Amino acid sequence: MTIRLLLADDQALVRGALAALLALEDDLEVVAQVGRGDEVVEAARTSRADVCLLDIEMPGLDGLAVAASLHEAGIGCRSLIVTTFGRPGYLRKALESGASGFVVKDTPATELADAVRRVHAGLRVVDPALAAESLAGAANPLTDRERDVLREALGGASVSDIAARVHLSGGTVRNHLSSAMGKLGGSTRVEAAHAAERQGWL
Amino acid sequence: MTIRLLLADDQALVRGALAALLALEDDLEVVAQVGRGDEVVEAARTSRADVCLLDIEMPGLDGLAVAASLHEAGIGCRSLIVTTFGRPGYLRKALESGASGFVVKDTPATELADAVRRVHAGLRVVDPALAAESLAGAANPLTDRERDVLREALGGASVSDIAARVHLSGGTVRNHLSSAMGKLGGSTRVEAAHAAERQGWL
DNA sequence: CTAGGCCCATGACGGATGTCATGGGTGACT
DNA sequence: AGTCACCCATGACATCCGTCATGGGCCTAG
Repeated sequence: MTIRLLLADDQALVRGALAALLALEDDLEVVAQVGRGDEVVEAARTSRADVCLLDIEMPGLDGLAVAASLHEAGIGCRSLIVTTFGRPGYLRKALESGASGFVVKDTPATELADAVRRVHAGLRVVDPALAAESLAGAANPLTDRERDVLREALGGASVSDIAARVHLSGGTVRNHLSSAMGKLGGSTRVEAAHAAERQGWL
Repeated sequence: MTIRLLLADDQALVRGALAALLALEDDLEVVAQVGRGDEVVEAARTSRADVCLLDIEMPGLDGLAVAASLHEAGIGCRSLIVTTFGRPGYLRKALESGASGFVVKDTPATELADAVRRVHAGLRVVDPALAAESLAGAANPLTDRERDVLREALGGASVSDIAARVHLSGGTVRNHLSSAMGKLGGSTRVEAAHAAERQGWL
């Protein structure tokens, strides 16, 4: 009895390489590969996958959102997040979304197969260092609007640009930004926005 | 007679996966793996590698810089850049650094082995789409100082912060920024900095 | 030698930005 | 009913930022 896997990663090379890596294990079988987040649920259903390996950054749909969709879909398919960025906030969001595991891409290759098996067995798999960081770090202190304006501020847009995109007055945008900067401890919108992103709070 | 390969990528999982993928080919053999740029030349020498697969973003030393070092070292080791970002400027810099190939990480996995063989045979391997973009796009129009200040501006630092880090007067920093913004077509230092980064000009 | 490009710096000006005080509206919880 | 947090908005103020003009020093190409 083999474990049926689905791989979701936007980089075809990484996807293929992971497939090759996992195919070395006798009890694992890659039954589907997709490069977009919005194709995962469909593919998981038709391929009857047991475990989905999900990258976070994908076109179409966020890996974390995919995990939530899979959870809701009610297929018996568990999800394991495999991502580049070990942002504390991502872990929290992943587990809230119903993901069963969270692995960073710089963990040794030999541990991946074990992680997959543990997830399939119904256990939770979490990067220990990241878990500690996540417990230590506080929860997201930002309000919805603060997140909105910070997201727009990331690219260096001016206040009026942001205001136009969020349909707010310029003054209101500056208030939200100022408030966010107070919480995040930066002296510039962009600094604050980057700080928020590093925490996975965007 | 097999082709001896060295893999350099900071993400252990990707490194291992690529190793598994390439090990499927009979004529290829992975003889070394490193996770830092500054360990490549040493490892290439002792392992007598024929071809190095280099990621660009690595701690210690830039993949492009590694390619240059390998070229200068005079070992018979060619380098193939394997990277996430298809910035036009990266291709140019890679070829100037003496790299023999440039592959983006979202090319199909099946093509990687061929790329390696072509590089080993002394041929140049370039992503066609990227080559076209690189030919169309102009060369880096930024001066040294403009690059310096833009690099610092990326994170959203204030003018005085940048001035302190680059050991310049605040006014001079603003002049360089203004000049760069004129060339890059943004209305904010951060916009301009991001534009420059997208082109691989930083 | 001269022209041109890059570098550094200063001063000035208008507009953008960050901060603060203030006020009104909503919904949640006690 | 009252409190509190969040939302939106406005006005005012000091500072920061982007732009422009100007000038001097350095180097290279003509």
